[in-house]
Formats: sequence, structure tokens, C-alpha cells
Amino acid sequence: MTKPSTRPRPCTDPDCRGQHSQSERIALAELICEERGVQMTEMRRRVLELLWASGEPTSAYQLIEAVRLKDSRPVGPPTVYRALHFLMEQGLVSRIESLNAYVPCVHPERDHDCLFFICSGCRTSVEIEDPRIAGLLAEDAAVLGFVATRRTIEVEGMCAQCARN
Amino acid sequence: MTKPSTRPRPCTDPDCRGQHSQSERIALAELICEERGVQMTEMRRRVLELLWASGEPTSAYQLIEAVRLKDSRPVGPPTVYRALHFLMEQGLVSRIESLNAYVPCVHPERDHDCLFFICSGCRTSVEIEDPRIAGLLAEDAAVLGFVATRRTIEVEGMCAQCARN
DNA sequence: TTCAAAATGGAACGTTATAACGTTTTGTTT
DNA sequence: AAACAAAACGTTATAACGTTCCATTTTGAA
Repeated sequence: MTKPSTRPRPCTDPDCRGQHSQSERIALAELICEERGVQMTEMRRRVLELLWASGEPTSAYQLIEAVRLKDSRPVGPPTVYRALHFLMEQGLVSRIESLNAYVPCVHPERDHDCLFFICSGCRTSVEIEDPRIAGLLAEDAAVLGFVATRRTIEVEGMCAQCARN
Repeated sequence: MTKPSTRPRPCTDPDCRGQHSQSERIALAELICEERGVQMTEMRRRVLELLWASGEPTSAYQLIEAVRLKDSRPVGPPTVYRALHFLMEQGLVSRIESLNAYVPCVHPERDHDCLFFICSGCRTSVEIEDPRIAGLLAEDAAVLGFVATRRTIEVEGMCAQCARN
């Protein structure tokens, strides 16, 4: 039994810059978990929803506070960190190292390295893909005989909007 | 009055992979500070020396402990963090975001972006330059109208040595 | 129903970093 | 040299980020 009209479709536009509805992204995340045989539990969905709702890189403790407010009950750090670890494992969330913060991944259906442009003005971040950079990193790694497992690429500065002001 | 035989020379080999003596790097750091009219103080030199001596990415609190041992007196976090901030400002030290750790910069005399390959096996990191990646990042930034101030590029995995075992 | 694995709750703790203060050192001007 | 300002440092306290450990609940399979 499929639900053809509501089934989320993978985005194939490499230049879409993450212009997708939040509910669409949540639904896609659930589908991905189902296909992989892993559980999108209550808490995990809650954390993912809050990340999408936030609109900017969000710290773990901000998320803890947000879950407390939503659920009106105490929530300890381990609870939220566990959800974050799961979501990162599944490629649904990325950690921005230079901010100690987390963002929902725009294209969890694609296996790619995220490249973040982080604006110091409005605190937003934009995720893009650049296979050329991934290729060069792979090339450099090969020269060193290095077996890469994770790549972190973060650019800090001012977005076009904030740079004008 | 110059000291021609001991004056540290900039390394011009883009593929040297940081094979320089520690004393040479310290001397170069002092020269750079002198030329810029900033002070390489006792504490700053101490922290830089400890970073070179460590041979691997080192946390701030490891450095605090190391300074305490060397100087046999209490040293607070702010003291070491201030030294680290200074050294980073001057491009003498880089922070590895994905490890919350610090490494001495192999080529402070060159104005470039560092690209780190971090081995999970032996905890070492190798710093290289790849102007092609810097170029692509600049290109991507230009497309977004983004004005970049800092770039973080880190690759985690296993070095050639550790991957074999 | 029974059982094992997965997920969650919660207290305590460990690690990383900064705020806010006062003091000392350094370099400059007189 | 004396006076002064700026830079650097010392110290206490606290904020921010993350994990360990153990108990309990939920889930899914036999």
C-alpha cells in the first residue's frame, strides 16, 4: 500500500539551496528510517522538528530547553544528545563544529559531504554541495594514503544580505 | 644588524608536509612577531613550544596542565586561552574544531588556509595546503555573495600507517 | 508469554571556554 | 627618572558543552 500523492521525493537539484517545506523533510526522514529498518521515535522526531523549526544552527542545550517547553517536563542532556547522535548517524542532521551547534540536513537522501557557509551576522547557515571539492579532498587523501571517514568543511563570514548592511 | 646564518627562512616547498625542526619554527614565530610589532611573551612562547613538543593536537586543558608542570605553579585557564587566542590571531596556531584541540601552524609565514587530515588511530594530524580547494571555496562563496573570513577544512580517518594495521 | 535488544530517564560528573575583576609589566612621554 | 597608558597576566567563579553509569520502559521477535 503506497501513498503516491504524499510520498516525499528526493530532490535532484544540486542548486536548490534547501528550499523545501519542513513537513516534507520530516516525512522524508521517516521514510528513510523505515527503509533502513531503524526507528524514528517520538524524541528523535521531536528533536528533528525543533531543528527544522529553528531555522538556524542550534546548540544541544537550546534543544534541551525547547523539548522541555514542548513536553512540559524535565529532559536531561543525555536524552537529547542520544537523539542527535542517532540523527547524525542517519545523515539527517549535521553538526557544525565551529559553532558547537546542529542543523537539519537538507538532503539526507543523498550521500554527500556538506559544505556550510555560516553567517556571523544573522547566525544562519547555508548548506551546499560541491563534488569538485569532494573530489580534490579525495585526491589529496589518496596522495597521503589517508582513508577518510568524515569531512568537515565550514566557511564563516557574512552572507550577501548581512554584508550589504 | 642581521644574523644571516641563523635567520629562519620561509619554506617555499608546498609539499614539505611540515618537516621542520621545532627550534626553527619557534625562531620563525619570534621573527614574525618582531616584524609585526607584537610581543612574543614568555607565556605565549611556552604554549607554542609545548604545542610543538606535543606532536599531536592538544587540548587547552592538557596545555594548562603542561604549563603547570613546567613552571611548578598554578595556572588558570584564561592564561592559556589568552595565549592560544594570540597565537591563532597571528596564524602561529590553528584550532582543530572537530577535536577541540590546537596544533602549531607549520607555515605561519604563508597566508593560507590549513587543511587537516586527522588520524583516529595515532591521534596525529597532518596539515597541507591545497590552493585548488581554496579557489573552489572562493568560487562557491562568490556565487552566494558570501564574504568569507575563516575556513575550516578537516578530514577524519586513518593515516597510511594506521590503515595498514 | 517470555525474553533480549533497543530506547529512554535521570543524577552525577567531566571537559571546554569565558566573564569579571584586580595586579603587574611594558613602552612611551615628559 | 617619573608619570602615565596600554598591554599582558593572575585568580575566582561560572557558563557552556558533552558523557558515564545505572535503572526503567518500550519494542519486537521467538
